[in-house]
Amino acid sequence: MAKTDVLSLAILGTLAEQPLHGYQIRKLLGAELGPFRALSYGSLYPCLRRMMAEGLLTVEGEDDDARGNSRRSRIAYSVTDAGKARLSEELASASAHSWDDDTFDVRFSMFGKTDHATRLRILEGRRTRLAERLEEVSTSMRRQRDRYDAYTEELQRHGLEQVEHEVAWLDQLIENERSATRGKNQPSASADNN
Amino acid sequence: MAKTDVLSLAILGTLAEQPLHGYQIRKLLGAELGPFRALSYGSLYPCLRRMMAEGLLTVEGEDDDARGNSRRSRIAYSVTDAGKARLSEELASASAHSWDDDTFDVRFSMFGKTDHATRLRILEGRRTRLAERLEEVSTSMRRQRDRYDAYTEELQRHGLEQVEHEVAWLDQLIENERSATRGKNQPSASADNN
DNA sequence: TTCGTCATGTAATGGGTTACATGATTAC
DNA sequence: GTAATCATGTAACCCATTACATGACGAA
Repeated sequence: MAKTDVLSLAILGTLAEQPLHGYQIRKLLGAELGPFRALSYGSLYPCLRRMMAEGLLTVEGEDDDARGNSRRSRIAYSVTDAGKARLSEELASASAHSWDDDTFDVRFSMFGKTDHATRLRILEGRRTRLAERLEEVSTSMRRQRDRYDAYTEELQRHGLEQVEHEVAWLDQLIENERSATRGKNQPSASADNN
Repeated sequence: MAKTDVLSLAILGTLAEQPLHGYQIRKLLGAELGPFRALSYGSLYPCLRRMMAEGLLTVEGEDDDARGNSRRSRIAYSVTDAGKARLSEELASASAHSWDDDTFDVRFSMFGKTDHATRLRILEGRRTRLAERLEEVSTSMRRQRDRYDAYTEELQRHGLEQVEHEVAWLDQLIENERSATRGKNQPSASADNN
């Protein structure tokens, strides 16, 4: 039931570390997924509400954090047990749309909160998806050769290249993850300077 | 007035070549920008209507195209003079949001319909925009070092890499475009096999 | 005759951004 | 004191997808 949307997932992940205010969540998420995707209050606050209603979050009592700040009408949210359960459940599950860009990014950024097997599964799922896309696009390009002008083709070529680049990245990550099997289950996303 | 949205722009470009039905437009655009961005009828047909109302498009009489097809309730749209004017106007103009991904892609795919100067301006605008983004993100990453775990940092690193890759691509295109100044104003988007 | 594709369209729905409204607190 | 930032929230709006409704044509 209740398909958790990407935003909820991201919030769950951010709050897993420590309780935060809506304002802080926004800043963190904005920086995390980059100025790539900002996030408006118009979607954030309503989402927090929904999650409260679902029992995934609670508001903390307004305890200070010793930095000598005073308290206003600020609300620190934290994840309930139900929320934690939902998070791991959602990370582990691999539904059809799980490999879309946004979803993958959010999941990936939470790798530190999962186990080796889940990480591997997510990486491989994404890799498969991209490989499919690659296949589709290049077949389509071959089929439609000369139906587009040089610039459009160049654009397609570049798009393909970007996807290929991501596939290579994933391969590297998968290899790292695999070789870590014998070692520890620790985050080892260094990958030199490839 | 009337800020032309990306979809209208894309339609204008597609129809510049030849008159097409809504159905065909969708197929072409879907293949052009890839299965990356499909396009639903729910947005296409209303948009065609709007464009008709604005006088940018007309419907052709149902002449056959000699492939022996019969005619149903199919509507072939083509661009009016006003539409053509709008297209070049819009290609030439460089408003603030012109360098967003979608907009750039659409503009780029229409390079064959513009002149050298416009192409160069669009490429350089996009390059500048990406360079800014690059700068922002890497500063933000340096500033926030250790505020994110290894995986999140890896994700950011990869994002950065993708943008860098696109910048390199643009540089190549700009160079090609520049060196073509002495030659002809022809599309020369070959770029070997970089 | 039935299935796939061509072909057009609308209504419901969903999700998000923008703009607005409000106010406390901190740094200068 | 005043500007910037912290902080929360709502309402209006925009725009796109999804699902639906309809139907002709070509090929198996």
